[in-house]
Amino acid sequence: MQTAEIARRWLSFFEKKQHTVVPSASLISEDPTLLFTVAGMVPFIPFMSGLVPAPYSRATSVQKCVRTLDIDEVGKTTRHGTFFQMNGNFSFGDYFKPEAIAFAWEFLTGSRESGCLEIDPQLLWVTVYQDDDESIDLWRKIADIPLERIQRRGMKDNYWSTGQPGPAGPCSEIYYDRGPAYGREGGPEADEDRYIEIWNLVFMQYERGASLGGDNFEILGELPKKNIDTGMGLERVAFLLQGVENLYEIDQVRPVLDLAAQLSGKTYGASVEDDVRLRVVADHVRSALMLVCDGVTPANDGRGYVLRRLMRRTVRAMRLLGVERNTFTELFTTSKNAMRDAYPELDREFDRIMRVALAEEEAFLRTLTAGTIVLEEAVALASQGKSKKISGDTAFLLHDTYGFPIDLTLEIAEDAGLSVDRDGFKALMAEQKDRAKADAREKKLGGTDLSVYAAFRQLGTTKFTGYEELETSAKIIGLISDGKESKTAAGGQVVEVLLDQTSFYAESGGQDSDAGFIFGDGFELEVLDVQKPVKGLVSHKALVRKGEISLGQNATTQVDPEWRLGAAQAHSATHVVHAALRQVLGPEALQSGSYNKPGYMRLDFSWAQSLSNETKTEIEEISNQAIRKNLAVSANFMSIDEARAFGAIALFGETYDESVRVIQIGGPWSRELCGGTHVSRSSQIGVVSLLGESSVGSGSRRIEALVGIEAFRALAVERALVSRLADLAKVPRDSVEEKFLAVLEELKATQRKLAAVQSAQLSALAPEIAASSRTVGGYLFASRFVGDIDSVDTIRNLATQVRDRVSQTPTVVSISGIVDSKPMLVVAITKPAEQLGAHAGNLVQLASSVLGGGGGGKPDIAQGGGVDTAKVDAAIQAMELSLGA
RNA sequence: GGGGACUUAGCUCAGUUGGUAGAGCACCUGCUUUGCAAGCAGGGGGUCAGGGGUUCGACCCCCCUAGUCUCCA
Repeated sequence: MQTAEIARRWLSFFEKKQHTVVPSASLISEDPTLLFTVAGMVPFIPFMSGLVPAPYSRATSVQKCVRTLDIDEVGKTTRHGTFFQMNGNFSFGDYFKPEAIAFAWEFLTGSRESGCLEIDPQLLWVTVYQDDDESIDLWRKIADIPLERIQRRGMKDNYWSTGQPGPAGPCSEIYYDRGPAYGREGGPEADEDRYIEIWNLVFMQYERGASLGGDNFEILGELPKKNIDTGMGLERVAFLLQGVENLYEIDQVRPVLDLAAQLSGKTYGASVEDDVRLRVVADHVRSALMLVCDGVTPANDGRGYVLRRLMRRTVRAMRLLGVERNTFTELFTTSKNAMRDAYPELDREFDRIMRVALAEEEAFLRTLTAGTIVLEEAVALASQGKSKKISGDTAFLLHDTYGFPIDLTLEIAEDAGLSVDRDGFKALMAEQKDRAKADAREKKLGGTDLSVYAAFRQLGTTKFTGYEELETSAKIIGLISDGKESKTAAGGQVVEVLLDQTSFYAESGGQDSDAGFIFGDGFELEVLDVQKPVKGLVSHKALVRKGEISLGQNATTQVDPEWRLGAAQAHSATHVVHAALRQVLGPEALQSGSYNKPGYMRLDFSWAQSLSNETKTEIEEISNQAIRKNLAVSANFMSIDEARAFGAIALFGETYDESVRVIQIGGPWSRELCGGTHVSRSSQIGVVSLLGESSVGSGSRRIEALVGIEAFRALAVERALVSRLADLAKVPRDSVEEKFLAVLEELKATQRKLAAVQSAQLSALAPEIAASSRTVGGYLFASRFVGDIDSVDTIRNLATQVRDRVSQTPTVVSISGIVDSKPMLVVAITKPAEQLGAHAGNLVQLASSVLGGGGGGKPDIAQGGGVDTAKVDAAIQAMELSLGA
């Protein structure tokens, strides 16, 4: 049975059991503490924990997941994949154990005609938590499973919790027996390779407390609402039903494995090592494909780094298989074709996916080339050495600094007949991991506790009236002070205010929160910040300026109209600049984040190169043209599918509700999903003035601009600057640049001329100085103090010129002068003098120590200096004495 | 978030306990030739990423900032 068919049967089975079918959430988890959606239940966590009321009592989904914790196990076992799909059915305070067990049993063993899987019941085993007799009874009663195929297991295996205080409960797992060929008899307790876990049923019924060490924790009591969370591993069931050996051989993965084998000329099944590599390619390509499709791009940290690692490991595995040329085009196309049935968006997004993939393949190729050069040097060095061994340091340097994979190092070293100090490498690797972990521990912030909001969220959502009006009558439904519920707040206190409705815009979608006041009978609050701590609930952080407030009072929210106008200008400007950017650069330039507040906007977008000045000017011009055209700005609510068909830009990493708001500027010119506040016509933006553009990491750029009156003021400041420059240069404004260039040119020419004149003057001195040499000891000594001079270079030039004139005689030349009011000295000696034992460096050291400084150089020429200008004569005498001795 | 490396002429890069910044290619001029990366001679071009510090003196050592590459979390 095809994988997509199992998924379809799953959803329709549970739909018939009154479950709401929920589409798979993005791999980019909404929960900021999670890198990815790592399990099927992740999108339902807020409902499970009671933070947000569940919109349905029963739900089912086929959730795409990425988990890379066991990345090194990929390809080696039958069941570790970095990408997998989890089929889940969920109950939020609705049905519990009997129904969950009955549904699972029916879906697994029911007939195929009725839409089930028709697995032989004899092959199924179950495990339950050791004390959970209730579940054992249910399995006996519902499924008639003999007691010998039901095993009790401890907390480690069959008790679910998040590791934190919160919901917890026993679970029951269903295993599939692959038969005696795969291992020992005796159920999952005996052999988890023969007995494969296919389904985990979690019975969330208790509230757990803090950890008691190890896997133990205290049970605080029963949950008010019991939940069911189950997950059936789609890939595992698929490989069992398709009669293949592991999840890399199922219909959604195998084509890539076969292609990799074909490209490398290897036969799958011929070599254990090559088989692992082929499976790694098959697994990683699929994960990378799905991640890019959901909007992840390769980067040096976070999600992007996980993606980069998957892609680079793919290239590495292909290299180890003997393929050096680029293969991403074929690999990704094949993977897409294998997955398109389940994920039609892959076809829609494929152009973009390929651009991202190919750019990363090229980038890694450059890295590999650079690393190969370093490695070849290391190999050459080690070949000459005695131990024929590449040190752990070198291997680690290649890996850590040059990104050259360790197994390629091993392979190449082996080919050259060298060994590699693997233990040394591992030790350095462990050190690096410890460093990063120690840091993570240090920085770890106490997870923000949102439970205080849960009670308020149960009462309903905060209605936002700010699209229509700036002032709204509301009722105070909650006060939170220092993270705790409160009944009142007095003057001078900062308090969080929860209202039934509000005209204040909470920070979201990149737009800063509104500023303003909340008034009421005898009180006045200044709003400092507005946030949505929980979806649907708005919290106003405010300072009580006058009077005191208490729960249940009426209040009027009053947004500062100036602030709101500025915010609307900035947010509309962000859309305008985004549209201009895409018009100039093409649709690849997609916004990846933004921030705007009155007077200022910032837009991060995916783009590899820096923008030229011309491009920036063009973007600015198009933006301001759009403003000038006085385009109409409209906001409409529609379904997400309608919006997509409409061509509206949805941003990755943002989550949207069923009904979305589409902002249009000039009709199709700019269409984006957005919840922000906007002006009603583009001309109200006023002016957009780009501040500049910069990098925020590989493949991502940031553009910043001033908006409205702020933009005008900044331009006025620059205009004033140009005026001052024109006044100073005494030229018309439009000639300032020309004048500036001319002055620079002239300055340079003058400096050059001065240097030439000075050096000519000094050169003229050279014959005279050469002629003035006196006999000191066995040498001729030519010395001159030249007074104030521009630089030590000039002194050195003179010294070498003098030396050139007397190169046949054993002469010591000493030229001294004052540079920056410090005495400087150069000593140059001829070859004959050097042969007699004189050493310029030693002489300079001697002399400059007298000057209160130091110096040195080579035997034939050296320079030095000091601080005491009065001691120049004494320094020269010291040299003479030393030469005479 | 924590490490490592790199940034030198238009381009690709050298620069060795801190002592006059170089090469190849490109460019300009002249000669020679006018055949596929032509030869010869000469020449221009550098705030050694930016800022601070140590030193008589910093491309070099130390600190900060920016950019690029890379590993780990």
